[in-house]
Amino acid sequence: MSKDTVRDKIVEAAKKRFSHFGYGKTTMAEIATDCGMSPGNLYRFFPGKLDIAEAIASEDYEAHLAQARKIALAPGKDARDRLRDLLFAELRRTYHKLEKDPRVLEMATQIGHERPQFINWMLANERTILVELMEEAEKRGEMIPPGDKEEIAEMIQSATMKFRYPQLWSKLSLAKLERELDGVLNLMFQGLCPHAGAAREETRKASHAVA
Amino acid sequence: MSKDTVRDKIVEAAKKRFSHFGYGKTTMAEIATDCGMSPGNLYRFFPGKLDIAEAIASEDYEAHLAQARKIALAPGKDARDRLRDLLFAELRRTYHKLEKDPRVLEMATQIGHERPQFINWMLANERTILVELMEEAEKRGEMIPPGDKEEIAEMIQSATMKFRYPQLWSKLSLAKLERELDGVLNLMFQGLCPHAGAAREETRKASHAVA
DNA sequence: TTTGTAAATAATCAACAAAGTATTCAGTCT
DNA sequence: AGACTGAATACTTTGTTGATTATTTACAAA
Repeated sequence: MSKDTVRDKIVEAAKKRFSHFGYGKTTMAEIATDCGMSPGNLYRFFPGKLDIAEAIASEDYEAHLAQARKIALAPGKDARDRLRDLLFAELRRTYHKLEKDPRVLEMATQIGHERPQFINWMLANERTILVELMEEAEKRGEMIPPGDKEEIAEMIQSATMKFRYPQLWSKLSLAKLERELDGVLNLMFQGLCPHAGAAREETRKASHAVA
Repeated sequence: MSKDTVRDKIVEAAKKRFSHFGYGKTTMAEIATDCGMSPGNLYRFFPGKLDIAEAIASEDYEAHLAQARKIALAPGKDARDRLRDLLFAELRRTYHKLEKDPRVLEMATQIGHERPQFINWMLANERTILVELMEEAEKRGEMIPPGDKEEIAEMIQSATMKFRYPQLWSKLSLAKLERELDGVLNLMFQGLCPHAGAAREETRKASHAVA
């Protein structure tokens, strides 16, 4: 995985320290000695400490993105189910990641606070996937909503904001969050649009069981 | 307005101080002398300082609730428009209230942080209004979504969470927030639910694929 | 008994010094 | 020149102290 370059060695060392002792409790000096170099040299590869954390986070995030894209384009499911699977996967992933250890949460809040641009980058990536999902649906001849796809993706993100960084504002259990996300999706699919009717209910349950 | 009881005198004095100097910068002693009494006596009427702030907030909030209810039940508009008006009114109200002076924001964050129950009370009140809106729609013979109304109200709140305490997490302009709220409402009303006829056909395809 | 006081307590805050740490840079080594 | 060092700098955190201030309580007045 690691390309054996100096930069990667730094990232690896930092990853170990951060996950062991937390972001705040590891010093640049420690990372440096772990790499057999002086603190100053780290700055030839990263502008600052937080950028090392960002590199770790984005490395992890890229892997997640690939998986998310797979879910969004999965064959054998209609757009509705793919969207549902995608959002559920993201909810579960972040929930478990932040639940497991407070060290990850510490890094996440740190980055979220000082690097809003990083968050925006992640959101933009996810919007891209949503757009791809819709384009794929179009290609397959499925029904898709009218209008600018990029904008629709933005609105989907707005409506599901609550489920994207769960424990950063709500302290709800995963079960409760899943129930709510399910409800919000139903709202978007059929809830306030009475004509579509009760026929959907059955398929929703079926696809959910599979996911 | 004030019922001229001691309790109300305290609230009035505190309101002046808080809005003048902020919550943090006014002391219980000051409020007490403004009322011509000793600090200790305040505690015969309120459990603590924050409870005075809560009293002020809830007094203000009750007025807002009445207005919100009027919007939710306004004659001459269908349920869709009433819901839109309601959510826009809440967005604008809180936005302007928090934008205007940092002292209100200070109190809001303070209460929100230490008294989650108060926030829950407000959310519950708003859900009640949403339910009333739907019941009114039913009474008028308008189309309303199927299912438990209380639950639907909860889901509407989930989907519009982002717009309820705007500047507590997003730092978006009011214009942007309004644009997004509009988009989310469109999503819920029609966006991901193409025509009824098409929806039926899509259902057929989906169940085929899943099986 | 009810309404209040004011002194006592405890919790929080502000100021400031002391450490500790991120970041920089002048200079060394290859 | 390019890679790196380690001491110097500047920023941030931590710890401490004294003051402020919220809250309690023992007592007094009506």
